[in-house]
Amino acid sequence: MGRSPCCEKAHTNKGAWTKEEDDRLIAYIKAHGEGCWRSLPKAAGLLRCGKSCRLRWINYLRPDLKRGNFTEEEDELIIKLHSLLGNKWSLIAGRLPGRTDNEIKNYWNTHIKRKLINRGIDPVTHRSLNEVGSQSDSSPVTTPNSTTTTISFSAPIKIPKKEEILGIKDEKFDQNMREKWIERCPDLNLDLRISPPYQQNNNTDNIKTGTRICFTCSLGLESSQDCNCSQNMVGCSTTSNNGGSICYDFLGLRTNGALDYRSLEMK
DNA sequence: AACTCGTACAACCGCGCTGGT
DNA sequence: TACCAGCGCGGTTGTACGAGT
Repeated sequence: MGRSPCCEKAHTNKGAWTKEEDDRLIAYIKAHGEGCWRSLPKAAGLLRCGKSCRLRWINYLRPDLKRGNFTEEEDELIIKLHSLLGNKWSLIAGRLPGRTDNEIKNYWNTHIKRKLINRGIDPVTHRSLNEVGSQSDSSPVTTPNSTTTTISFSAPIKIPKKEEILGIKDEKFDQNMREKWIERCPDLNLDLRISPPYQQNNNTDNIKTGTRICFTCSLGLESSQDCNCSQNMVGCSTTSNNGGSICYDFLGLRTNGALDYRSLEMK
């Protein structure tokens, strides 16, 4: 038995919305607010499916929508967010005030994909097109202070062996890890870099005490109007060892694209 | 002027998740 | 615990429109 349809399709309009339908929907939502989309069409006198009403409102009629072209800043933000989140359009849209997931998805498919290809970047993996196919390992990257491992969900991955991690050979451990890895890592198109807690100055204390992180600054957009840093918010450009404002590189976007996954908060 | 093709974007569809019972 | 309704998301399709021939 299949899922019952969301509405009586025989008695609903489809296709482009008319001005009158828009007006009815706007008037109804202004009077009663959003919610209960299933019953909304009938209550508003619309011959539309509830899902269709919701989509029309969210993607087109909402008063807080920012219409018009995407700015260069928005382009770059979308690219950065996509490299972290993959096709999670609603999450990306959540970081772009006034933009909808549908709008961003369309814009990605029509503009940004091509833009990245022109730059020689693969829009799926965000790696150089020259690298794609040749670089598929997840070799640990060692810095003077830490070791990080890049995990690619979108390309063939090399599952680390116990020997490589701890210097101890253990075939059973390796097989077990392979199974868990495959089970836990669906094809999400996320390039996550797992590393020890990001250590810079006193920011572990900041995390403990609940200090907020400025997402805008973390994306390197501290000059943006969306930046609303205050003194107790980390993320700004000033770095200090003696109690001044502290730079916490949220998502690690400013440096090398490394992601401290513990800081990635989903809505 | 008529036709074809490519592009942009609005809208639809199906599925998964979540909360209520 | 199982089931169901409703919602939200991501992928896909449909269509309007402009450019090129």
